[in-house]
Amino acid sequence: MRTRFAPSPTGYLHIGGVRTALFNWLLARQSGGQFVLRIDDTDQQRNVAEALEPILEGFRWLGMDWDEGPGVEGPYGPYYQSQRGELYKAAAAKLIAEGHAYRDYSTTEELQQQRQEAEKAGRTFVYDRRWMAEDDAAAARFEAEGRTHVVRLKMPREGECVIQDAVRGEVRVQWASEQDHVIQRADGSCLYHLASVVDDHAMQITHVVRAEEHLPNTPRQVFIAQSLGYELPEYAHLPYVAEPAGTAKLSKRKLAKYLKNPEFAQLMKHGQAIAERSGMTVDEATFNPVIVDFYREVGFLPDAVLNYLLLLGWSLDGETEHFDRESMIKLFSLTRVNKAPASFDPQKLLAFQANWMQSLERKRKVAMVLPYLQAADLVSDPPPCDIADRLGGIVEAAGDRIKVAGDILDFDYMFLPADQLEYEDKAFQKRLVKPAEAGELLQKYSQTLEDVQPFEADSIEVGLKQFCADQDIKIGQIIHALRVATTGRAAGFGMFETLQILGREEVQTRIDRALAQLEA
RNA sequence: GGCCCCUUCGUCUAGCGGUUAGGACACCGCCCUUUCACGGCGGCAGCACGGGUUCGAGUCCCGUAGGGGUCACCA
Repeated sequence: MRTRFAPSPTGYLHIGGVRTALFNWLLARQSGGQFVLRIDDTDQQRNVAEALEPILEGFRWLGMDWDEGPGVEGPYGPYYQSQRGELYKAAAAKLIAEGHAYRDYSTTEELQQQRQEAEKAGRTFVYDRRWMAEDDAAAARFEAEGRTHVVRLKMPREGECVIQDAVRGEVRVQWASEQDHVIQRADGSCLYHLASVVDDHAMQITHVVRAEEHLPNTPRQVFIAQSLGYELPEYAHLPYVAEPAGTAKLSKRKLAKYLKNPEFAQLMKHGQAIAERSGMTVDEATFNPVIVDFYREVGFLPDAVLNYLLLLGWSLDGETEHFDRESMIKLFSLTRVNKAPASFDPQKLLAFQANWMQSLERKRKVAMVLPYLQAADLVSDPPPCDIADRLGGIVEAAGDRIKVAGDILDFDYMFLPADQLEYEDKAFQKRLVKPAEAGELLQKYSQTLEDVQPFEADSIEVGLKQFCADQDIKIGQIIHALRVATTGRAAGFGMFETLQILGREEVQTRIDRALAQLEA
């Protein structure tokens, strides 16, 4: 089984495209076949390399490796359509020679006029082939008038095209409803549909798995393939990924609209907050949840993104939700792909991410999180030698509060020097200012810290409880004040773990500073 | 507008003639708890509509409605 994904170099990798690529990749991997990346740049003139790089980078990040294509090449290269022009021209010439295509000398204006007339009269436009040249004599005659030609398919005008589609079953289209599509421009360059069919054949693609917007294009491709004597590939037209809370196709262009959706906006804000706090420079044009770069930059796990995308339009049994690479390769099948579009749900994606993050081993989490701290200047680069232990403790204590790696910045207060700690206003008022005894309690408690041996969560807890018993107070009367004093926040992970990680001295420093602040 | 595709909780989906229509996310309660999360338990909520076929239809057929895709010398 040989499958392909054929991106055009646009400078970004769309999340819907990833889903299509994923299905292709899975098919190739499970069958032991090849996954081919072919670059559709027949229309692009400049900076292909530059516009392609983010796409390849996306694939690398997701771990979807390609067997043939840019960088790896392979036996059916080149893999850039811009370099395969001669193949297409030869195919066009063959189609003409065998009467499946013709040179057409009409002008765009003439055709447009005919189209309009037809529309006015309420009938569907059928080109009368007035300027069709089927032999050189006719061609010479038209050329004498100073006309130039394109090459058009001589499409059948009766009968029907029956497409066997792996997800849709049989799709029937009347040939008569098809136009004589152009396959070669006046300048000799060839168009996508010809190129695509020629390449799929030349590259021995066995399964054409693509988004459903290509379904209406399929009859003309079938015609080309059959006229050229090719064996047809298996077709599978996937439903597209729809916009959040909507049914229209997800598009990069409609970002402003999606931002009106609260869940989408929340994901976007989440990402922006991370970008801002880390001081990372992000590309505004691509930093949004429609494009994969976003997920890499804020610290999603590729496995989580893939797992979510897999279930967007495919299911195993309606129960199983968790798929790692191995199991998705093993269990994926086109027969269980849905027909209806599935809308992109930011919350569910985040839920998958949270899930995958929970089961990630500590070491890997530490590694993921470190670059964000360094970008934010909270940890030096290279990091101090005790960083693994310290970060390990924090990551462990934070647990599932770190949903994406960038969330580590929620705990920036663990890294800040005491004098840079900022107190949340509301929390400071509620927990330190308002309860009259808070300051005094903290002061007394701080003194007992000397006796906590060792300075670890368990013994700290014992110490604090003893303190409460001695003072005849409930733990709630001091612990909130203690949290605000040492972290500046109303909420965070376990208090005792927090204190342990900060260390005795730092805790005392922070308490002193909070008390000073309270005086002022 | 022509052609084509699609239609089960708000969302992702299971279901392939007989089910109390199942699961997940989200949401709402309760429990756990030093906060915030996590977790546990429970709840809300769906077969677009109308005709057939059948003893019996979410499931099969035909319409209707709605949604969407596509109609380039773009890919």
